[in-house]
Amino acid sequence: MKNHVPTARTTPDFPRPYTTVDIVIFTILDKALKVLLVQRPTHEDDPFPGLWALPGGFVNVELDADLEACAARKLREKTGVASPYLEQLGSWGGAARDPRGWSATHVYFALLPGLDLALAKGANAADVDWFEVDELLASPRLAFDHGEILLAAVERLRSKVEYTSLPAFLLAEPFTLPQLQQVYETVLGRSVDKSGFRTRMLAAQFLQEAGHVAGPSNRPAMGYRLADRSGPVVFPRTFSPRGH
Amino acid sequence: MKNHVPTARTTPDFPRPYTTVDIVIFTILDKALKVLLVQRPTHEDDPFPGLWALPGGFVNVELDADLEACAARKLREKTGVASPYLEQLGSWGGAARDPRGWSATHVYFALLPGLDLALAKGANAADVDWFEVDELLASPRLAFDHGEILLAAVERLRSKVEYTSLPAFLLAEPFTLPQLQQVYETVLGRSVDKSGFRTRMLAAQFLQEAGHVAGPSNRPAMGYRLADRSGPVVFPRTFSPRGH
DNA sequence: GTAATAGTGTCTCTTAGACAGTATCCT
DNA sequence: AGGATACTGTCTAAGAGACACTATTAC
Repeated sequence: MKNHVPTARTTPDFPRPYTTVDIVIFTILDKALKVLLVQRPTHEDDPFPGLWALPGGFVNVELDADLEACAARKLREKTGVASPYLEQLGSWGGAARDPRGWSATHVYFALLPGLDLALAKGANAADVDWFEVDELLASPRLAFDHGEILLAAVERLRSKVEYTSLPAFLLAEPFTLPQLQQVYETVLGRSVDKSGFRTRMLAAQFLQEAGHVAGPSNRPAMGYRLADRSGPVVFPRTFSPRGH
Repeated sequence: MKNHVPTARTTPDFPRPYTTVDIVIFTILDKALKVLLVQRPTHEDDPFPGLWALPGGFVNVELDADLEACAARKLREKTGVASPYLEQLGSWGGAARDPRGWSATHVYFALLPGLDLALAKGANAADVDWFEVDELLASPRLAFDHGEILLAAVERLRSKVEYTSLPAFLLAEPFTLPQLQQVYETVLGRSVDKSGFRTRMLAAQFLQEAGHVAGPSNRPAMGYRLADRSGPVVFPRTFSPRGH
């Protein structure tokens, strides 16, 4: 009943919202969970001038074959990293989130090994930096609805850490079990039992031995690689100190 | 480096992809998991004429405050149901999925009580119908990439059924525990132990007693309502016949 | 040797799964 | 009474959590 003209069928003339892609890039740095942010230009005509925001931007119809390719491109541009763990988080869209008009953003989240930090900072300018997640959540002052998006990303990450091998993607290979445990504890915000942790990880069959590795300790530990980098393994149970 | 004109900052002049919202609407009918599809117009200029597709369409910038409101509106238009369980599934976007050009769709999935079937069919025309999910997955012939989307939705649903109270949203209240178990078994495709099932459900504390109800059986069973319709409860463990 | 971290053994207690048994209703 | 379905009890075995113990290195 809205289409008076036949051509409206083939190429609808609705007003089109902006389409963007944003990425929540996590890493472990100084034993803390950090996220990569970029500073918005200070030009007055820009929305949220000077505020920090998630890296991202408009979909480029010519460059990007699909959404994931667009996310991968933006990630490469900001960090120089080509193939980290990349997962879709969800999408946020509405009339109010961007002062320029109705917009929808497709959000991905990525996990980077802590090592690539130097690489990441070197690749780009001074308007990019790592921020501690806990501090950001305590007092969120991000552009757009990025505070809300960051919260959703952290919740997804923390929740998945309870029952998957996701944290392994935050480490450079080869890594040791104590290192992996350290990452779990950092993300979860609590300590876990060593013995149970080891049994659990080895039982899940996602680690391949890669020879002994001299870590920060005295005794060298067994190094491991991921048997399958395409995604995490799901544990049959959740981590939990005595029931739930 | 691309913005020659200052005004490009405030209102970017990138070509904008189409923005749509699609919904995967599940229900239980005849002890089978079904999904609602609509038939595409047979006009030759339309993409995928005559094929069945997920209900959905373009975001209406004037009508829809945000994506979820848009999904709720489309769901209301197709089924007449106002407030079912509605959850975001993800987004699919790319140059190839719609012959009219680069498009991105935000997909939600909804769970409806089987009862509202008559309502749903009455509310709309003959180009809407329920399809058995298993048959669709066996030979998918849907418009756009909706086959892929449907698969993702079913996987999400089946996976969540293993460790959440989601199936309760597929039943009209009040419902009995045997009815709920029946739904679990239908979605999972296998039978579960009665005793363990009951213990599990009651321990999760999401059911409120609502008096005895005469079901299809001889002995009346206790009826239950959801204590909280805003979302499912997560169980600490997964359903599993002896290990995983 | 000592210190420090890597890795293992063992005990206990919870609880899921299996299945048998009891209760309550209808015809 | 008999049949059908709702609901409960019991047994067993697996596995998580807790913690003490041993092993291997650097100094």
